[in-house]
Order: sequence, then structure tokens, then C-alpha cells
Amino acid sequence: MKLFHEYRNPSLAVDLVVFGYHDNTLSVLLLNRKEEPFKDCWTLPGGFLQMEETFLDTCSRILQTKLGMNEVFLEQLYSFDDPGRDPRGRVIAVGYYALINPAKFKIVAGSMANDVKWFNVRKLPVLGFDHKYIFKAALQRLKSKILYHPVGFELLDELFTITELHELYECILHTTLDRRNFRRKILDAEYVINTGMKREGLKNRHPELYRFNKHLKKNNFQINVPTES
Amino acid sequence: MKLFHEYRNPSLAVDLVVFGYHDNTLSVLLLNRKEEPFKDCWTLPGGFLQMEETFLDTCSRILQTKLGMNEVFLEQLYSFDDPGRDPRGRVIAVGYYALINPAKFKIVAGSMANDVKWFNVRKLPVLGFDHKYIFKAALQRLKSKILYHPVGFELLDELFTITELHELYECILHTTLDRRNFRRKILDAEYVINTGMKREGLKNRHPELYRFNKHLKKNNFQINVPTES
DNA sequence: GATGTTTGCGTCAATATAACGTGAAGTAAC
DNA sequence: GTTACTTCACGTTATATTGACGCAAACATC
Repeated sequence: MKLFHEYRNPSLAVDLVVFGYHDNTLSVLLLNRKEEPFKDCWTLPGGFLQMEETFLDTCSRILQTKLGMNEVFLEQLYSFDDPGRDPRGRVIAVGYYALINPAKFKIVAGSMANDVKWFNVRKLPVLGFDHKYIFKAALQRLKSKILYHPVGFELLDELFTITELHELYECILHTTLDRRNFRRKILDAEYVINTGMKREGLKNRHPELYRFNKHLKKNNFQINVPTES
Repeated sequence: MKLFHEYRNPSLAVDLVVFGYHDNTLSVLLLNRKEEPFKDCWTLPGGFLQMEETFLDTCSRILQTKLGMNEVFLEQLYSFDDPGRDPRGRVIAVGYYALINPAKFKIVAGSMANDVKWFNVRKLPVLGFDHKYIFKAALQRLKSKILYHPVGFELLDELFTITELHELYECILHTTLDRRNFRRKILDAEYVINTGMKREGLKNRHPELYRFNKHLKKNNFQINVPTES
């Protein structure tokens, strides 16, 4: 019996949209390609799926070898199948997005070799392949997800203030949210736990530090975005 | 230069969860396999992606040749990568789900050759491969989607009554929804347009016939499911 | 006409939401 | 210490939405 992988099959790549939040800015990690095609173009980090790997294995390998990261939040996005998406031949891409706290990996804009860089998600350069669309899908997913699920803490330090969480939401959703209503919703939903500690050394009143509530009930909160007009 | 598809690559299959609604029952189309593996087992219809095909091409081919259908609502679900999911070797499956109106294809439970059959989604047999999980993902997606997006009309005739739409929602969500509140939401959202016609020949008061409003504004309604207790 | 059912529209109290006020806590300047 | 300024934490209020029902018109059957 002929094995399936002896037939002609498209190649399978995994492409990663790695989000990081730093200095009140949502950023995405891009790689400057050193080879054709799209040499010297910015692209999402990615790699080919090996026969024995799961998608998450491939993600970890890319994160580890190209970016020096591990143990991050990962979620599958969508699979991209445009036959023309890779000039080298037929390549299917499975998109994943990751949420990381740049502080944990000592990566801040400009500090790394200039072939890997954080870019503000609102100021992206032209991307190679169809990575513009993969990125768009990722940002849209993140924006939807954060309304119902407590993913914010993946991007913040373990201890954070309500104001910091609030700024993160405004930054991701790219809108303004009433500070006081936001606080009430987050607290009513028991999204976070007050540690009793305070953040010291700030100019004004010292805000209380919270941590994420791991025992949060599902579907317990919903953030509403103002209707555009 | 060696082409990518000359490397060893996993095979790529597309598996379909085809939903149909008939006689107040949400059903899914299953195929009885005639070959190993999972001979005589019920499975989702599926097929391998050909080099030049998009996923949707493959979906259409499966729907056309195995089920005699075309022009249906299709949406990508998720890609399944468990290395052990197919005993024949490494096969990645891209799941899609379809919504069809069985009346349009003259397929009703029991009327086809006994290797293709509609099954009530709450009374499924044991499925081959990992199709149980693909199905679960599809049902979950449909349940979430219908709360915010007008997908109901894909499953109904062009003209339908509010009661019929209401029953469809209760069936898919597997819960009860207040008849009068449901009507109000659907009408306030302009989900549907009153045609002025009525469904004749029923035992009691003749209900008005509606059609789907194609110019529906996005994010204009939300159905709430009662909290379980 | 009486009966039983479905349909279509309304009511009302409870809840959730958006918009905004205010005083306390902190730093810095004088 | 006092004043000025900022952020933080907690309220308040008007409005909108929701859930839980009531009820009469429309229809077939008797």
C-alpha cells in the first residue's frame, strides 16, 4: 500500500502573529527575511510543519529558535489556502497568534538584532506573502476575544493596576472606554483579585495592585465597545 | 531548486460537517465508509485536497460528487493535527461546516442510499477518525454564530414564519426562548422583512410570512440564552 | 355560536448600561 | 504647612434593555 505522504501534497507552514504590549502600545513581532522570496521584506515568523510535529510543536520550535521564547499563550486562527500565496509553490499556512509579555523575554523595540523587531500594530510596514491578511485576522480575533475572555493578563505583568488593564483594553480595541464603568465591570465580574499591595513610586495617588483570578467563572463579563458614528 | 512539494509532507484532507434542518430537528449528514480504515463506520464526508484546489474547491467537489449538492453556505472551522488521527499516516484535516436546506436537495432521512444518512445531532452514532471532535467544534460554532449573525435563513425556506425561525433557534440552541421576546428582538433588529403574505392551510391562525433582510446592518442583534442552573 | 389553539402585540418590573460627580490620596512647588 | 494638580476609588442618576407575562384577534373544528 502506498503511503499517503508519498503522494504529491502541498507543504504546510505555520505562521505566527506574536503580540506584545509595552509602553501603552500593542506591537507585533516581525522578521526581516534574509532570503528570496521577499528578501529584505518584513514577514511574520513562520516555519514548515515537520512530519512528526503538531502545530503547537511547530509554534514552539519557531518561538524558541527564532525568538528565544517559550511557554506562551497560543491559539489557532485560521488556515490560509490561496494557491498563489507563496511564489515557491503550493503552501498552506496555518495561522496562530501568541500573546506575550515582552518584559519576560527582555525584548523591547530596537534592542534585538535588526532582523527581528516589534512594530506598532497601527504602523505596520508592507508585509511579504499574504501576511497582511493573517495579521488582520489575528488582530480581529484578539479584539473579539478580549471582550469576553480574560486574555489581558497574558500581556501584563503578574501584578497590575486597574488603570493598566484599562489602558490595555483601550489600546487593543483602539477606542476609549469610560474609566469608571470599566472598573466596575472588571470588579463585579471578579476578573481580578485585590492583593492589598500598592504600586509605589508614582507621582500621584498609589493605585492598588491586582492579580488575575484563575478561578474566574466562564462567560462572566462582557465589555461593550461604543458604537461608531 | 527543489520544489516544496517534493519534500515529505503530511496529506491534507477537508472534512465537512453538513447541517440540515427538517421536521424541527437539526441533523448532520454522515457517510457509511465502504473501506478500511473504519469500514462500516459512520464518518463525516471528506476528501483530500488536490494540488491545485482551494479548500472551498475541495468542499464543492465533495458536496457535488458524494452528496449531489452545490451553492451552499460554507465556513472554515478549525484545522485538526493530531498525528494519530488517521491510522493510514499523517493527515491534517481542515474542518468546514455547511448549512443547507434539505428540501432543496430532495434529501430527507432515509430517502437516500443507505450509505449517506441524516442523523439527529443529539443522537449521533460512534464516529470514525476524530470526527466526533470536528462535529463538536462545528455544533459549538453554529450555536455561537446564530446568536449574533443571521445564519438561520440558510436552513429555512425563502419564506418562513417567525414561529418557524423561533423553533429553529430553540432546536439549535437546545433550550427554550420566550416566544414573544424572541419575536420582538428579531423584528426590532430588522432581521426579517414582512412579505404581507400568510401561510395558508394551517389549523389555527394563519401566520405572516417573512423573508430574510439582505441589507441587515452588522451586529444589530443578539439573542441571549438562559443561564443554566 | 362555542371551543381550543396559535399568533401578534403590549405591559411592567427588574436589571444593565452610559454618562458623569466627588472626595481621598498622593507628589511637587511654594 | 499650604496650595495646586493629578490620579484613584467609589457613587449617583437617567435611560435602555431584558425577562416574564397578559390578552385579544384569527383560524379550524365541532
